[in-house]
Amino acid sequence: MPELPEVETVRRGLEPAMVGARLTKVVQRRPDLRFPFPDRFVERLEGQEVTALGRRAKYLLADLSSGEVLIMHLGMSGRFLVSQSGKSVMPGEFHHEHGGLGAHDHVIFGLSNGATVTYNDARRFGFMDLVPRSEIETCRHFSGMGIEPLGNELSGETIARLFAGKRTPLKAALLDQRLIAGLGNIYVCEALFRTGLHPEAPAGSLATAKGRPTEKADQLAGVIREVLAEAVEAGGSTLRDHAQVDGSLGYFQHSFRVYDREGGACVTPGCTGTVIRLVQSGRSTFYCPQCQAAPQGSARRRAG
DNA sequence: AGAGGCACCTGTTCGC
DNA sequence: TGCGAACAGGTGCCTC
Repeated sequence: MPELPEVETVRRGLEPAMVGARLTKVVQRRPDLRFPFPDRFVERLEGQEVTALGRRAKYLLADLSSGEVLIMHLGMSGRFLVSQSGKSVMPGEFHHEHGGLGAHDHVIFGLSNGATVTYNDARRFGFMDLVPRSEIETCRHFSGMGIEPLGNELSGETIARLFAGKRTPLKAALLDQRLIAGLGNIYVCEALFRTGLHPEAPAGSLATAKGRPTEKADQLAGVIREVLAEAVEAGGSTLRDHAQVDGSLGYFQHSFRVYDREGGACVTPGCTGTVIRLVQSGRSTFYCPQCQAAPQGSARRRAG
């Protein structure tokens, strides 16, 4: 469930349960998720107080009183559930009826305030790591990571600088976490639609020959902020799983204009277009061929 | 450099 | 109803 808005939704849900509480009991039920857990994972966590819970791109960062940071990534199917006194607030969801554990409950945090936080991840593409706070910026997860799309750095100016000269498709450039970190398949499709940009247009077309932002680059920066902010406000998008830590659903999926709407009518007033699905680097892209004009680049010239 | 493909996993949905 | 194929919110590593 994890693009930036879903991770931020999880962060906001976990914050009141975890910050200021001590990890009294940690259960690690397998040696690895996508990667092995770090050495002595449980020992390094138990007894520590969680002093802050932050987010960088799609990563959750729990600061510990030991000076280490617990880094958590949800992969494709990672979910957190908060329950009180060991009882799930959603019996039978992914906890069993008798308060037992589900098949994919991989890590359980027992907290000094009585809350239990369970990490569940069917596909195990998520992972956790422990890194000293002083090494966060340079650690393997964050060195080379792109700008934060809800931060001050995102602007038409920055987009032009990052994309200038690139012939890679806009869709791929926006998904590249080394440039802008936090966007995924859904919000890239939605942002391109709202900006009226074709997903196959070359990324470099958002910069002028002098490297200045085009009008579309400025628009795109605003639209990215807007769509992410709206999604966070809506509690994220719920596709296959709950989005929130109390088991409730996000509802931004009802606001999708193109994502997963192949064959549907374009929502732009007056537009007679139909949403198209195409595959770019192995992933579905949804767009309206009428609102998102075909690129003028060489690829299309060749094809046409 | 950068673009595509596959790999990592399990679960769900769709078509025959 | 069953069964295989395709697909899914991410990313890392390998080719060419």
